[in-house]
Amino acid sequence: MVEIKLTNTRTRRKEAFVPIDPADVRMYLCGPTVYDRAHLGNARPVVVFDVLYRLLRHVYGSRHVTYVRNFTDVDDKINAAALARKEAGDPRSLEDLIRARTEETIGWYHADMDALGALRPDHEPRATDYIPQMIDMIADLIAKGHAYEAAGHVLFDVRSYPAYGQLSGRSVDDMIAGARVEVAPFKRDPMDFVLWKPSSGDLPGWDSPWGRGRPGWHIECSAMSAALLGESFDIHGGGIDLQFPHHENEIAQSCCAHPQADFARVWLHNEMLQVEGKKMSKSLGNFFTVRDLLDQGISGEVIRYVFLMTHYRKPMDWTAEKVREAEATLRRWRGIAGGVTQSGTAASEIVTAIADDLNTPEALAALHEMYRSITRLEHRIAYYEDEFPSVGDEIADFVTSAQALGLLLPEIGEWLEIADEVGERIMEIAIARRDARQARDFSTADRIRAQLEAAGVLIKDGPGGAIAWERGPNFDPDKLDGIL
RNA sequence: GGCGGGUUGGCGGAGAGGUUACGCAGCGGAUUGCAAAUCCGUGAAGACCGGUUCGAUUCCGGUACCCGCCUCCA
Repeated sequence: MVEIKLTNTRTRRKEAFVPIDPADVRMYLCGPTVYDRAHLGNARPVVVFDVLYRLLRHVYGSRHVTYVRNFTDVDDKINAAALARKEAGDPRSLEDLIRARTEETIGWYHADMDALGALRPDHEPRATDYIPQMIDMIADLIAKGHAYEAAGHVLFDVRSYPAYGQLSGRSVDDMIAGARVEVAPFKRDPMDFVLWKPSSGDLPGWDSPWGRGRPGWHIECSAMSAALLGESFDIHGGGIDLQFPHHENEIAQSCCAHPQADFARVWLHNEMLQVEGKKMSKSLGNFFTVRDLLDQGISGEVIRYVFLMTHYRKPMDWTAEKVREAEATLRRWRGIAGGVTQSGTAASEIVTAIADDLNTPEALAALHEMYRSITRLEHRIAYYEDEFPSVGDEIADFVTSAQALGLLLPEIGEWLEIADEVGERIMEIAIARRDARQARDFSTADRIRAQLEAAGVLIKDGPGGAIAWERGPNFDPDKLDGIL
């Protein structure tokens, strides 16, 4: 069996991964707060974890992996978005507006992450469906002396958990020293955080032993992971910015509520995304969503490839140059993968690279080498004809290897596809051009080539009058009319 | 102030204490009516200063610079 190694934030080391139960490997990823379109930074952990999910399924079997990614649908930003609509004159109730907003955002999220070729998790729990579990957990924490009620809030008592700060490598005293937080007067310690807070009448709320209110930010993940994966599970991840306070607080809650359990054994954090060397932010004007890129004609597969070019634990810079490179590479790859339908075997170099702490750049390098060995063979076959065997098996293995990274999947290939009917039409034109070339009527041949290019079809002449073409960046089938 | 990460060839980006990463771009060649595509070949590196070592870009220490988190944030 392939040995998987992962860098565990908790121990700060790369460790061999040993599942609690190989028959049910369990992982949890902190998902989005559903108040708006997913921005590009939201997509990075989704792609990283998709690669991990595919790897685990490959190694342990697809029925032996459980992947949970939550939707946070209770949050002040959601309330604000709904309130803004109400103030803009929307007649619906605030509850309806919130529901509509979260439903809509989840739909967007699914569409955008599907476009990146990310598999849907096995469970996508919504926070609002787990309020009773959160209330139970909070009550349990109070009973165990780790939380207290004050001024209508319930707060976690960080001093009651000596290991607090271990994940992020900081002590409570250090944090207080450098803190820029406003300290609520009812807190016993400045670092105590909210488990439950009161809701006024115009905000969403649920009845609880502490009055009508809503959960704090961190408790949902503790409650949902316990409900769906158990008190101990294998992998928990998210962006490095979640390391503190979110994950630190999750650990405190879960480990105090379930002192006999491990909670998450391995913590994985991806580094942040930059855009042209700078942090993506609205104020710098370099902020954009996944949908913005898709609408610009950058396919989800290209976006995925750009992500995979950088190891997940390094900051990743999104640049136009990388997009160009990724697109050119995928065009070539899809160019040879086209007609192959047989299934292959993922190359061991690829699986080994991914298993080595998700080393996707190395996996891509191995794919480049596979590609080159195939084109080299194809070249020889084309020139010397039957002296070499078919490369069908090699291509099938290449495609299967790429699919281990979530690339070259049929469902994200539409950006290069051409409808059969249109393909026949192009073939007709290309044959006419070949005939003109063979008659040495180069002005006609060049005219046809230029017109095809204008329609976004790139002609690639092969030896001996072989015909090949590719769908270019500005493909427009309407412009094919009247070429002949 | 506290915690953490980074600095590799023109660009992107990995691994490994001693042997070509890989990709893009460039250059030379093949092929081609001409392009494109494709194929073959090829130069180029590891912030700075010390230390360990037969040997370090790779390990250790320091310096400089950059970045992230500490506040909603993937």
